[in-house]
Amino acid sequence: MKRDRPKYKQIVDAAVIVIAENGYHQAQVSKIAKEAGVADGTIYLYFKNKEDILISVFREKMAIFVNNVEVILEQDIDTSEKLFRMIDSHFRILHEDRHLAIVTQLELRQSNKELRLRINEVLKEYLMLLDAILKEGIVNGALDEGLDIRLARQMVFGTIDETITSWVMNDQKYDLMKLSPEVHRLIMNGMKG
Amino acid sequence: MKRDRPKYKQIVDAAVIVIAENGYHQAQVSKIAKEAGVADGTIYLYFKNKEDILISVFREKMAIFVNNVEVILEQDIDTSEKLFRMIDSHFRILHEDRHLAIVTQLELRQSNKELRLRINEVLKEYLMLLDAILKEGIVNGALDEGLDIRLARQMVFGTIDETITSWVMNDQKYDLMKLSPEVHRLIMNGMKG
Amino acid sequence: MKRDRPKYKQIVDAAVIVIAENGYHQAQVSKIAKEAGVADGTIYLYFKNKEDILISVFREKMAIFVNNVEVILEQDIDTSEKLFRMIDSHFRILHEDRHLAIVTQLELRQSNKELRLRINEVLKEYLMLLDAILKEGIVNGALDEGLDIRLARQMVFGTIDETITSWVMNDQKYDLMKLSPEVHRLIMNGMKG
Amino acid sequence: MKRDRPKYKQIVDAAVIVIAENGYHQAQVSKIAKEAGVADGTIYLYFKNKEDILISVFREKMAIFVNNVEVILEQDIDTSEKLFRMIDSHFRILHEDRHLAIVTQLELRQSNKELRLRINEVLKEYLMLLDAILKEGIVNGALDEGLDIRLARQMVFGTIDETITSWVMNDQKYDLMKLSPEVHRLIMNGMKG
DNA sequence: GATGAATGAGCATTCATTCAT
DNA sequence: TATGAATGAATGCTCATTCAT
Repeated sequence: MKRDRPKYKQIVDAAVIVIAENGYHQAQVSKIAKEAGVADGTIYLYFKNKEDILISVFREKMAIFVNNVEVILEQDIDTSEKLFRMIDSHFRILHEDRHLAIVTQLELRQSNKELRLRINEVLKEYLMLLDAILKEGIVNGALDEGLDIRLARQMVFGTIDETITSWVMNDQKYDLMKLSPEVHRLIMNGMKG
Repeated sequence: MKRDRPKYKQIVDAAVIVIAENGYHQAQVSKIAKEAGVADGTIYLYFKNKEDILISVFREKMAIFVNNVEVILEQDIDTSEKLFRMIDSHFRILHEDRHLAIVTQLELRQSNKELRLRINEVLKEYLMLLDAILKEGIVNGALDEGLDIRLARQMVFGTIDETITSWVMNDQKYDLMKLSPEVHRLIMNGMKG
Repeated sequence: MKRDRPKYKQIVDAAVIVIAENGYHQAQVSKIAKEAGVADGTIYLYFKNKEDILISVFREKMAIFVNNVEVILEQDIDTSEKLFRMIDSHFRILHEDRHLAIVTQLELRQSNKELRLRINEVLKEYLMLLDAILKEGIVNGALDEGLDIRLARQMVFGTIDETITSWVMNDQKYDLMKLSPEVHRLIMNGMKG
Repeated sequence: MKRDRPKYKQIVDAAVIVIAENGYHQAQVSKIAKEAGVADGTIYLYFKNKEDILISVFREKMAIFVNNVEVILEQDIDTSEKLFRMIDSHFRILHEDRHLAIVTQLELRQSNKELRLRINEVLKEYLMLLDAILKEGIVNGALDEGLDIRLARQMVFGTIDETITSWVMNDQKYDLMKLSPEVHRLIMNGMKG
């Protein structure tokens, strides 16, 4: 499997660095190849085209978020705590990989509609786990019975996303991690049963 | 003043249509000129360059949002009602101009960092009016005294934005206007004093 | 006659200034119009097209050179002295109008082949007066009987021209007028009978 | 080194032909590429931009002149003979490559000031070799002791240049080579000690 | 005569992708 | 597998000229 060979990961990681440092529109395939230490042509042994690199970046990195939430979902804690850990985990991953934060919050959003639709498919898996937490909360009474799951999910994700984007746009100069409790409180209040 | 001459508005409106129908990267100046019914060169009598067209689109259209909220802010109604009308007005404008919805939620976000920074400056005026509503709410007790204004603003705007983007990405196939009450309720719960 | 109306001269003089200060390729018709204090369209009441302005610049200014040499030619002095006065007069005109020097030595030479051919036609009148001096010199024995007139003219004009161009390219920072005696001596030696 | 690869020379030679046949302002990069038998993009693997092609044309071709004079300078012949061979060599190169003659005498002079300054830098090397011959002549008494080197160089180069330009402008319809003895005689007379 | 808003043809350059080695 | 030289399509902007007023 191509994805298991070392150059695959090398290229994905190079792409994150190149995009973060040069911006989406200045992230040429040749720059990524150079950063990865391979020839331009080698990229095409591992990826179908440039779009495939970008989707792979998103998919590979999104897997980290998904894995974390899967663990959280199985833990024996209440819904509010699960949401807190999800928010906190989300913030932590981007807090610890600042290149990745720039790429997901600013750069990849400059991609064209088609690419963003494909990115959204990858994102869907993450949002379904969020839905699972919310549904669980409704069942066990932690969240408002009449809650519209889709809107609730949009509020949770929209708030998290907007908070991180603001932080990145302010050059990550304050401590993102410190915001999780208040973000959690705002969100919970909105949905509490 | 150039902005008052009829061709200025003609070109801005043409740009919205062309971008919505062809996508940001396929919105060539010549296409915009053709849609506006003027020669390519005429564009440059009214706009410094292509970026200037795009910023003008955003500024001209954002003015509609800003004007609405300015009116709402001065009305003799409580904070919760002001927020409801703001959300409802925001939804209505994009509900009634579907081209504009595509442009603001999907296409203009593909612009490069520099253009987005300039777009953000325009957006700031709108967000400051939102801040004014929130501050008023804290003073008159409608909102939680300890509310972090920046986070609250990010929740309100993030939720609105995410809701509209979802609607646009689903090809505007459900009724956006019907969502305002529930979005308002979610948001208010999160911030209620 | 158009050439006698004041705006004609205004536009020609404006062209010299604009070309000298902005360079040939940055001397747009609209800049010349502005410098002359007329509307763009007015230019076309006096000149057929842009090329016509440039040829007119050359023709009007060349007339000054031609008039001077015509006077010199009729004077009751020997050939060597006539050549000296011609060189000295040529140097003086450009020494006294530095804008014109830049325009004739550097800027107008960037024009296309066709324009330069037309400029050469204007120049021909001047070169024919030079030929007249040389022929007179051969007849009266001041110059070598076997002298090839065309080559001699090319040496005289080539040397004058190259000397002035060097001076302009060195930002006119030494005194051009002081060079006439030595230039005259070099040239005369070459042709002396 | 790029300059040693065959396509480099191919492109430079194609540029000479295209410029000579179409004129400086009609020498589009795509025409040069086509003449050279390469793709447009290939040009940019060998040259930074269009200006770089033009400078390279001048530099590569000027090298031929320089090499010839370097050989002449070292020969065991007197100053007058060295000057003759220089003039004759200069005439011969352009006599044998009529495209090149058009390019150097007419077309490249239409380039903008910046490009001409860079061309002049390349030319300087050639003029310094001419200076060397003149200095040698003064030392060994062949040339006038009081000769102003700068003026003398300007006369020699100005005369050669004007002679060739006249020949090119007359569509090269007479035999340039036959003029070298008389040009040499005129020049030598001017400077003889 | 004088104006100046409108016109529209024309071109250097980038970069994702291929394929011979 | 890996290379990297070669490809070629695609576009924002300028400015000489016109013509309705």
